[in-house]
Amino acid sequence: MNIFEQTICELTASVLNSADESVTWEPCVLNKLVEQPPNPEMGDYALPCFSFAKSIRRSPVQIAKELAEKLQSILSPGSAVTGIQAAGSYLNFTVSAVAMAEEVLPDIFNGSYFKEPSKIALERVMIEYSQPNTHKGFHVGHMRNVALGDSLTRIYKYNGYDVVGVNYIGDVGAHIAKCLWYYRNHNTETPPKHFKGEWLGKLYSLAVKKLDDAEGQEKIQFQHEVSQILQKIENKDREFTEEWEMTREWSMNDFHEIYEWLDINFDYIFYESEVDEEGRKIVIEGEKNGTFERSEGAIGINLEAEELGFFMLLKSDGNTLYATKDLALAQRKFDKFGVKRSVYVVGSEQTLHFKQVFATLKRMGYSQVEHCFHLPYALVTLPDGKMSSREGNVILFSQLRKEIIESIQSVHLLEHRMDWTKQELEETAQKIAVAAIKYGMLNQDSNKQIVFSMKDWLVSEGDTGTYLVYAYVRIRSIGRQISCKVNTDVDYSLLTHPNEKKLLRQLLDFNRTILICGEQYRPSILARMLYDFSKDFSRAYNTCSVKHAKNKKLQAARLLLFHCVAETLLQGLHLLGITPPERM
RNA sequence: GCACCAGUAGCUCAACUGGAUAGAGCAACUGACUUCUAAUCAGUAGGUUAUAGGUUCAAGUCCUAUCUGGUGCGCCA
Repeated sequence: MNIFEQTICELTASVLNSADESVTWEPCVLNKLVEQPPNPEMGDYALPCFSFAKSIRRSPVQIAKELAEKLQSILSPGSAVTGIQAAGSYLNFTVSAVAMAEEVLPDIFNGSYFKEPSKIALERVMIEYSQPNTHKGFHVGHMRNVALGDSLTRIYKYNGYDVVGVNYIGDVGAHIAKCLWYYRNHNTETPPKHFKGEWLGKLYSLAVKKLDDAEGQEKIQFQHEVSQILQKIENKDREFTEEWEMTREWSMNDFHEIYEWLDINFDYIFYESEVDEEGRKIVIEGEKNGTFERSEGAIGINLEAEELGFFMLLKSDGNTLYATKDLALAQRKFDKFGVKRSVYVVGSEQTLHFKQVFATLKRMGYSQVEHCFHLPYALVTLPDGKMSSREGNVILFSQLRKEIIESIQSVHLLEHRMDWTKQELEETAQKIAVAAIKYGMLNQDSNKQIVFSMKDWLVSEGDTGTYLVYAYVRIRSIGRQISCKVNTDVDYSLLTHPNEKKLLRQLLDFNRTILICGEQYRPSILARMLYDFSKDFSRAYNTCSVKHAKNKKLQAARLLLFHCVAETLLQGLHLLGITPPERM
């Protein structure tokens, strides 16, 4: 509740309570009803009167009218609330722009506004995301996960949580055996110098193809060879372990390079290979004490009571499954990291799996499971269907990155190539590309499918990440051209333009929006808000010139406002994982 | 077959979780560059919110059924 909502709710509550003593309205209850009118001319805050109708026993329209009259009569002349009007069943309040400006601009200028949410120290939250498999290419579908998880991590940190952002690398399993089988027996190429992991991904899909295409005796032979490799890796055969470690490193190098380019930092990295044994022990122990049961040679848990069927935990050959490892991983998160809340950013195709994992953990006695949350997101698909590393029909992340960079450089940065350093040109292209990619992944709700088409990602107009960083750059450019320094000793009453007021309102609501984003696990709300904010700025930029302001006083006030817009935009972009360039 | 997710302008998406006249971007059309960098702005046009019922002061939003697309459903991850 900000100062204006507080005033509105307290005033209204006092009038309501004096009119009818049978019911007491608390200001905080009223605050939950407060909305924003559909257009700014109607007012800044709206209070629907439907819920008062029951106790007052009059129509909402009548109540709104009466409340408006009474409120107007008790309004003090110097109040921040300058207007109260009834409009149908709504009560609309207008707040003066000066009061808004005085409330928010100084705090943004000195930076305290952005530290406000983190003042309350909240519980430890672990956010697990990315989870790429080694020996497979990192494709654009993986990017959606990374953008979501990273943004969520930043939002939770901003909101005051003790966040541990973690990665969980899939470095064991049959896909690796297949890849190494092909690498040893059929590969003729020498590994490239760069993107060796991507190259392994190519070998993997070739391996799958070769295995699928083989027939008769040859097929049996191939399958035997692959399973032998899998066994040798599991038995820690020295020769194969070395090869596994070497190729795993190739993939990890690829991943690290991508994360660095994207400015993604994990606090901790788990590997499937390190929870493999732990998982097996948990399951075997669980079977002994009766939590789990043996069925058709395998071990699992009957979750019929939860309507989740039978959940397999260990294969009949004694080998571990994804589920096996997830149990061990969860145990580590709870026991070693003391996690109170645990978020899994994983594709929606695994919704059932996580319901089963959580139900199993609950049966094992982990009460923390109440605070485990699977954040699902829909797939990034190709126009002709699902992307699959197995089949090799993927758009690699490196390809998207390359094409976006080339597009930015050739279409827009060409004009600067004579007067900017090579380094600035490259860094600028990189920052814009990151903005375009991350914003593109975050600006729509995570449960909506994205059909990937390269040409859509090369667009730099309209509702794009480029638009947001462009807005930021415009403001910074103003600052460079005005000789006076930004300061808060300005006449706030000069910011009277509707476009200026819209910006003030955005600034006022910024922290609350981020709080909602976190609690709802939806960075898309932030992305959308920042787009609207940038749009409001662009309008103000075209109507409220700083350079050509009528006088120095107005110039100073606008300079402060736009400076605060830039600072807020910077914070918001940062929470999406985006760092804008200073010029472009 | 069962379960989950989605269906809103020609296309891609919003709609503060049940509230006022359903909003943006792209594409189309009209207008604004000796500029605070046009990667922008102003405007026009575009809708029976998949369909049919229901719940209530109020439904794109909740309930039921149907249709369409996607994703899962015991030895993959």
